[in-house]
Amino acid sequence: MSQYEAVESEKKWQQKWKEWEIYKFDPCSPKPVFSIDNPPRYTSGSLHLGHATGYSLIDFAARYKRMRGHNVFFPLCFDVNGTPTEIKVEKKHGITKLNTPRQEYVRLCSEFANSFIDEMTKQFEMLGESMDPTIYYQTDAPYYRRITQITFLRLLEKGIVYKGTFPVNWCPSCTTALADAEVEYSDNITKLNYIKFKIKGTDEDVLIATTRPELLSACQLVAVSPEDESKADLVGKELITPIYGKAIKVIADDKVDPSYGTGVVMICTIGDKTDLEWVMKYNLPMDRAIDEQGRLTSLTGKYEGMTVKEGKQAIIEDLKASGLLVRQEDTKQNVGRCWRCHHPIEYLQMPQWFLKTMDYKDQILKLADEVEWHPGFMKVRLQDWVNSLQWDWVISRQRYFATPIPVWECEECGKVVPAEESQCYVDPTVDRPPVDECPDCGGRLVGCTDVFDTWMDSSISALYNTFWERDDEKFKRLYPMSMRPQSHDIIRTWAFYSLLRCYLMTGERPWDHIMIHGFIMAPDGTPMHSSIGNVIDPLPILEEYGADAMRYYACTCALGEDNAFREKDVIHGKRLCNKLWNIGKFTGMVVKEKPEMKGIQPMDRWILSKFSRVVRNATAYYEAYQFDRAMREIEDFAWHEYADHYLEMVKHRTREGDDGVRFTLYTVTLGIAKMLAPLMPHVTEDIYQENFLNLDGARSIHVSSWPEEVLISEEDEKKGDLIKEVISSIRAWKAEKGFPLNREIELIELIGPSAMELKGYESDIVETSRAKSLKMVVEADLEDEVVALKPIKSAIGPTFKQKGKEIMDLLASLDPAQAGPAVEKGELTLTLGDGSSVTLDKRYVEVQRKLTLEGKAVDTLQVRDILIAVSP
RNA sequence: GGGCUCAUGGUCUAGUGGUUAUGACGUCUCCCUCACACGGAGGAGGUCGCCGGUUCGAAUCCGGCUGAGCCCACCA
Repeated sequence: MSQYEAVESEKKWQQKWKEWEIYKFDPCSPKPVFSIDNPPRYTSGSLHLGHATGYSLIDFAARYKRMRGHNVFFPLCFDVNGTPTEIKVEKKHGITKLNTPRQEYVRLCSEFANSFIDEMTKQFEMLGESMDPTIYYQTDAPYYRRITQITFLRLLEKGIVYKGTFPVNWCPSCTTALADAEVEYSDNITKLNYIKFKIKGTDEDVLIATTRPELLSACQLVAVSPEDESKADLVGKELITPIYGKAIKVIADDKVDPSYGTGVVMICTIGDKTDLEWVMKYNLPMDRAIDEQGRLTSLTGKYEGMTVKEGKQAIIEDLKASGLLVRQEDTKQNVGRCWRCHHPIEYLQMPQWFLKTMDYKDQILKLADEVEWHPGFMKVRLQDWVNSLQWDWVISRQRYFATPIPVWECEECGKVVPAEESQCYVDPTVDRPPVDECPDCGGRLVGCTDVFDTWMDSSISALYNTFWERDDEKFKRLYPMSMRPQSHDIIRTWAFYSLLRCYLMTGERPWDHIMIHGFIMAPDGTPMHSSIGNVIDPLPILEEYGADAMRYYACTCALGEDNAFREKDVIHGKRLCNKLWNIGKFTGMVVKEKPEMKGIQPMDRWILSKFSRVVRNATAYYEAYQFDRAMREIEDFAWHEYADHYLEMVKHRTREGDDGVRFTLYTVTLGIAKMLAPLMPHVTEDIYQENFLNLDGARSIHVSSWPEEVLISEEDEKKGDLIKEVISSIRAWKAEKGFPLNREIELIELIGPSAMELKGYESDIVETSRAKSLKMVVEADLEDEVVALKPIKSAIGPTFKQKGKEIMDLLASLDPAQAGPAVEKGELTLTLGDGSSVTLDKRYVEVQRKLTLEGKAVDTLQVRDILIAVSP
């Protein structure tokens, strides 16, 4: 068998890992803890490629830290609350929250969401994710919701959460309040309607442009710009609204753009965010033209009961018929929409629960500075969001499938009676209040029917993970967590709310590091959306190429950047697996017992030094969460230095009892496998188990020790590189001549002073290039000629600065045959335009030679300053 | 409108001041050499988006422009 069978092997090791429980977090271990505030995966069905990539990136960090001797906390977890599930369940069963009893509705949602958990867990396993099921949690479980409720009760006691009646974002389709973070915007073309308003007490008209004529009945005020002289006489007058005949005052306000529409704005309760500002500023009455379900109210008269869309159409028809609609034109509009159902949002004033955010902006920014961001530029996103906040966070939702708000309210006086902490988890729509009646007025207590925004749950994952309120000792040891991984789209939600909530409960940051990964795009670079139908399912990829190949793709994605899916990289990953596996096999054939470091030869020192450098660099990349760089560093070395050159050069040594080559093969192959183990856990485990198990001693490569530097020697690397280049040039020469690479050649002669430095490497050159004999000489018996002088810019520039260009121009004009020997003796003196002179030697100029001789059939090759004569 | 990221051979990509710009895929030639043909050796293929500036020297630093993606704001 000469092929690595990925799919088969992966299944085998996944099964073993499960048996061995190698991912288990040990709360009693003295080892340092590395804890990951893993994103609880939303139970919306199977994973798509973006999730697979994201979780792989997290797993890289987890596995790396485990091998560095950390006690890794990496929980398997799921997020089960919320609207997305509700929407899917409503579609599936054809229900709404209005026509289904609450408990039944919740049961259906819970059943639906939980039905995915087993399958999703299996998918994580197939990807090789090293999440620990012994510290499992899901956000809808009583043990988790209990913590959410307790944090709320504490904040309520401190006055940080409060109930208030303010206009909020409202989704008429989901019939619930939404936080600003849950509103997304999309471009839209709509009609701008020019409508005649009568000026009260005259026959004159004023034209007002509006996109929302259906709100005419809730028109409270008309505004013009104070800059606009042509409208100045209107200020202070009253206008009469069409259809409703209501008298409306005209005022001047800075916010009005005199050039848009007619420069006259009608302010309604409430059309958009600017209306909202005006409502606050002028303290306008909160007449409602639209109800919770997005239908027009009785305020609109005969339009009552119509949807916003129908009402708009009807009122436009009526205005047209009575000649009040002068004209319509298209206008671009950015409509706020519900993040999940995409229905346009309205602003409605409703009693809601709020959590104070405006008071804590500075603290959040300070906390954000304490956390180390990977990559650093992502911190700006959070800062921008915090600075742009204008309202407190609406935390109540008029939905069912989420954590209930643990309060009861008095029917008579409205007094709020919170649950006792000991009662939590509690559902006030089912459970009894802590007291039988209102302590103030004796009225009946009614359970709160609102639930929390689901970010109330997920924003305390760091508290839940660290046993906050469950085990003080563990909490002290585990908080703050080491790292929060997440994608950039939820910086303004998950990252922000987590910082806020954890700060409010502990006064400290929730984590030391935050790692932000980008999005995976479709192959053409457009975002994946189920509505476009370009979502990529990772399962067929896993089945065809294996998880390690898929993970190889994942680690070519630099942190924080969006990446189009490149199947080619997956295929390449599969090839790399095969290459590594064969390197392992080759090593296993040679190395049968654990070798000691002895009998090391020059080329061994060369590769060991390069290897040690790779250990150093790759480790630094891992520490900085730069997995793409770590992979490149290790792969380049493993494939194109170690396999292509070192292994080829030492094959002739493996037959004899050569200690040096055994030690080197053992050290480097094992080291490569270990360094790649976090990224490609299956194939590296296979290599380990097959070739190193009894030699290295750990049960699994994933709990083995990280490789160490053996030696670093610039001298050995330089010489080895030179040998490599000599051998390569001979190979290239064979290829050019059309010879097979294993063809024997008569003679290789290395000519030049530098050639003498290669003493000790003769056998490597001879064996690898199949030469019958090899000579090294300082001066050739043959005639040679200098053919070119090459300025070494990196030496000339820093030394001669602005004279550099002139020197290089002069060099180019010289006759190489004459100037070459002068350079070699260090006697080439040039006179510059300003009368000064400079002397150049080999540090500044490379002398290129060519053999010219008659008679003998010899080809010449040049490697740096060594001339190679080859006799076929 | 603001912010962030990006622009490099046909495609994807590395590269934050210094010899001839990296690698992969594809393509062409050669080689089944006893770890690997999912391999190896070699070749062809690039005005490093455009315009200025700084510098002895710019793919790299600065400014402007063009285009793409993401985030945010937003006009009734």
